[in-house]
Amino acid sequence: MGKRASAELGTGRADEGLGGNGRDEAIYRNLFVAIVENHLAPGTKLPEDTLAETYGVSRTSIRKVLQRLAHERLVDVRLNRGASVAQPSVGEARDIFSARRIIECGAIPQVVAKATPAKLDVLRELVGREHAAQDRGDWRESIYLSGAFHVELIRLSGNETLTDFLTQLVSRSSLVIATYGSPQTASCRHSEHDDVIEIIAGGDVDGATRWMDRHLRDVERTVVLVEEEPAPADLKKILEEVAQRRPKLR
Amino acid sequence: MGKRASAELGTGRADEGLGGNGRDEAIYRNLFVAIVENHLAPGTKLPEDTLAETYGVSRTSIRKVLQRLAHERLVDVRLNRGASVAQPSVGEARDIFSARRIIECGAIPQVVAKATPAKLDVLRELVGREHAAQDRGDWRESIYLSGAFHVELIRLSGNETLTDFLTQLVSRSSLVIATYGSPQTASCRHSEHDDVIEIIAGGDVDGATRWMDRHLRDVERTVVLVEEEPAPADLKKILEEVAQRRPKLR
DNA sequence: ACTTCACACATTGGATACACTTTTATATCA
DNA sequence: TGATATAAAAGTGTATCCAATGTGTGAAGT
Repeated sequence: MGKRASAELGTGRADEGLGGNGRDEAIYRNLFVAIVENHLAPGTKLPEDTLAETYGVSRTSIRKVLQRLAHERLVDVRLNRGASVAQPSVGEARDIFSARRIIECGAIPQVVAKATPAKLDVLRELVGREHAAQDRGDWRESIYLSGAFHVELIRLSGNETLTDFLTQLVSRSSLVIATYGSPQTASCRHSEHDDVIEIIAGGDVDGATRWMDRHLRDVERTVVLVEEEPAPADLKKILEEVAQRRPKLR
Repeated sequence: MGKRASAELGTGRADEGLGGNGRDEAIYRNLFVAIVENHLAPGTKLPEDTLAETYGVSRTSIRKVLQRLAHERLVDVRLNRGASVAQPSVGEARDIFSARRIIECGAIPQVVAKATPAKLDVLRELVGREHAAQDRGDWRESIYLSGAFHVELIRLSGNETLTDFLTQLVSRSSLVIATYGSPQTASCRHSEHDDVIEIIAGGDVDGATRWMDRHLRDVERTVVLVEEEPAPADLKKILEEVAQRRPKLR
């Protein structure tokens, strides 16, 4: 496991101001990483008492953490049915990548304006760790660091609100990849991220924007979003139509 | 009070999938509107007991609602100190408007692509209600509807994720206006919103984008973001500096 | 043998109770 | 009078308890 001192996915401004003590935070973090790194597959049930005794706390604290994850759309919580790891629909997946293009491309001008050599070095170090993880075949760490790179890049814009949004989108992207993508093709191509750092260092706003747009479309292409959704809401209508066509079954 | 059947601020996709009972939802809604319409001033304490007996439920439910509002950054929750209506800092305010420009301008192409006469009529109806509220001097309703217009406009893009983000940004904008703006100048100029509908109806992507950018800068200009933050951390330093200049007061 | 109903089990939702922290009020002393 | 320490209060954090809901199994009836 690599160190994650400089850049932690999901440890943004979102922590402050919402009253979490250290223990809750640790539980949240643990679950967050487990979901984002795909140790817990989408759809996995998350029973409250199991988690409660796992972490040695009462269900009250667990419920708080689950609600937070639910609000970040990493888990689904249905009434009287408990929580499970979210399974983004195809439409949701498209929306997520579309939103990422808008936000990440839109923030590029400010990123370029505020980039300093020191900050770019932090990014380079992150890419270095990403490559190392990729070379050793640790695809979980690789995906995690790839996401962290995107978040840290936008963090350079200085806009914490936007960075929080992107953190959410990037985590959900991991779920999309886990649901619709093959693990191999999922992570960004080797040495992709290097390029954009130099483009930004050169102050080329348009170039960086174009790079980001193309890059995100490439990532989206690695997941298969062709199949249509089951559309559970239409189930009743469909069955009624079928009943119409075959009035008396027996 | 005007009807709000067609467009409700804060009633987006965010409700589904996070296990909200009807009663909780009503409480959330009530508090949400109270904050966004500025019936509760920024900084107002929100004690759990008070809210609990107000709505006739236990603190458990109240805490759930407060956590949700905290995650939407409409309330601040500090450890062992309870919740209070959020007071966006100047930096936060800038971030919010900057993020709005990126998201709302960035979504315009898809909005124009997906706009239909029927959907534009819904927007026109919303603007009509906004004007009515403005004419009768109901500035609370006016601000609310102005925000709803921006949200519904972006909803036309079909991107629910992005619409949820914008809903949050628009609600927080209301807090910014309540904190830093004068109520009169806060709402958009009369008949501003009419224009963009026609630009979109004409299919003019660039025009609509430019309109949105200018419009959001205008709105931002109606609030005063010049004063530096009180920075309570610097209080001690300030006092020490004063002490330096006037060593022995008595 | 298959369907249906009913009961038992498991799990979640909500309320109460208790422990701890922060804040305020009061009293004592300089 | 003013400041500080102590004690009471108000309020929050967590655990436990009970009720409500969903799920699964088994018995009874056709």
